[in-house]
Amino acid sequence: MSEIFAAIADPVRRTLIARLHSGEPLSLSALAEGLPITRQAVTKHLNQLQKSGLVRVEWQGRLRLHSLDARPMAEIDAWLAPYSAAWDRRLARLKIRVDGENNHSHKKATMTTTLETEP
Amino acid sequence: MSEIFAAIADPVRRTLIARLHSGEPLSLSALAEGLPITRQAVTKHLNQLQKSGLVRVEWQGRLRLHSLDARPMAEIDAWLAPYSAAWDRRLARLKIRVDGENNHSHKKATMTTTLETEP
DNA sequence: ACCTTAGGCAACCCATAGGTTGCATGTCAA
DNA sequence: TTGACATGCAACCTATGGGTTGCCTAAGGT
Repeated sequence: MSEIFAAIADPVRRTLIARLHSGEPLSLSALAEGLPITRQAVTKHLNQLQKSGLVRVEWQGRLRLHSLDARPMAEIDAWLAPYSAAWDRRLARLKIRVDGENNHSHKKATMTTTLETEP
Repeated sequence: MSEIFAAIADPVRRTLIARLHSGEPLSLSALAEGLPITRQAVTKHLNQLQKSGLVRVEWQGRLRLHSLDARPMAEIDAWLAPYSAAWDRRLARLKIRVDGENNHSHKKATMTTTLETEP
């Protein structure tokens, strides 16, 4: 389902996701550390994340290790897409070039994305 | 704040947003039509959308006209960005090319996005 | 063998999100 | 002017989300 939208709606869960990103699997206590809520509450959040597919759980001894699988976020990304011209100025310009009013011919336009390492 | 995440978390609100997209401003009754909930409930949803900045309201006689301003969604888009390599295969490949292991030199890589009219 | 640490489970609490019903008000059209 | 339509407002209901406390079990380290 699209419980994915609800999954990222909570600020605690978003920080959990952030902690899981970039890094090795984290245990429950590791994840709960520093948060202003109890370990049990964190468990509930992690269970929700697991149900939504964003978190995979794997046991190692008495450690419950959590790792992030961001792929379900694709659904949100896809949902945003139709609206994205509203804030992505490059995409907006591209769109204007494509569905300009004056002619009805088939048109294409391209833009380029560059990724580079930190200096 | 980022009540924007909560704003799009509800399925009813997402359909309201979809109806407001592509089109003229819609009145409350127009928006409520067909939905399985009362007009009053729809009002509450629209008020939340307004508070989050996604919907602008303007009166015309006895009509409360609503229009979409998708720009606040940029916050969600920005939040997704760090994770997007997980589902965007093109971006993932690009990332691999940029931070490959063998050399630590400064690197750039580009990809192209094409937009075209429907055939 | 013992204590400490990691975690599960269940009961409970409270605020609020999402919904309803009922009624009042203003505007438009005939 | 009268009736129909568009909306607001307030009270109320209920489920549930997010949190807690308390206790229990299983691994590990020493």
